[in-house]
Amino acid sequence: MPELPEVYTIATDLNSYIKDYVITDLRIARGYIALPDNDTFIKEVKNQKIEKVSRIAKNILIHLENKKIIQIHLGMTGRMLLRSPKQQADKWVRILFKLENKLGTKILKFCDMRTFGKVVLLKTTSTLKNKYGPEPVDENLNTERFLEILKSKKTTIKNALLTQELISGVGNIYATDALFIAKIHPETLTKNLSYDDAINLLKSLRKVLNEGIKNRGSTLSDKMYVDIFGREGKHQNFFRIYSKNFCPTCKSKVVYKTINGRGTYFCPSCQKKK
DNA sequence: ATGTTTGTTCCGAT
DNA sequence: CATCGGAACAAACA
Repeated sequence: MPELPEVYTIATDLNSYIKDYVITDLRIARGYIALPDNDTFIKEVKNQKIEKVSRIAKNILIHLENKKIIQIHLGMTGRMLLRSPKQQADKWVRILFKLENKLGTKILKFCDMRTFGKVVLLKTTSTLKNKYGPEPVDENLNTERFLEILKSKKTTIKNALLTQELISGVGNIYATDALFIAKIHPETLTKNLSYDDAINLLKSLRKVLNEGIKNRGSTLSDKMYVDIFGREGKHQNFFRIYSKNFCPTCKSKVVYKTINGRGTYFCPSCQKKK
């Protein structure tokens, strides 16, 4: 489910609400495998204090006092839920963490319906840092570099935006809306992008991602994304063209088409292919 | 029943 | 050997 705004919301809230708690116990659901393996994971995580929670691309990183890091990728249907000790049964719980400090006890649940997500114990974040391209929200990313990265692959702009090794944090929804705002056809080959296209697209990406953050993410009709308190996001109320039938600008019928395996909405009138 | 779904990885073709 | 596109992973819903 989660793209940069959703993961940002979860990681930021976790940092505020579970920092300085100690993971006094943890349970891994039958059949679920944390990496590198469950025994190692439990041994290294148990009784560790949480120093902070951060984020790289779509990964949540829980930093422990022993300098190990829990990497959590939510895949399509992952959730992190922070509950009180005696609260409701949640669906698809894969790992349950018991957190304690002077203030009391909390339960943190990693849930994942389709299990495309993963939980990995890392020694360092360096491999992760090197794997991803810059995020559009990174102020150090300039138009020249952005365009150069996009043109380094022979593919469509839609596909390039979803390739995390090139540009990270962007997923299908925000890519779709950013291309609409920038008036770029999603099947435009990156080699055909102009400098002006790059200016508009980078600006549009920053706009939709920052709006998404401000609105605490997007929750679709399946309600799969919720924040750590189980609350829905609000950005779905501000989608430009994703899931729409008619263009908000010119009222044309929106085209829905699978591009590089992902459902894509675009306005054939406002987004001409080059 | 068939076609969808916020993501990533890996395999086969070129 | 490098690159790219698409299948596969799995579960729920319309």
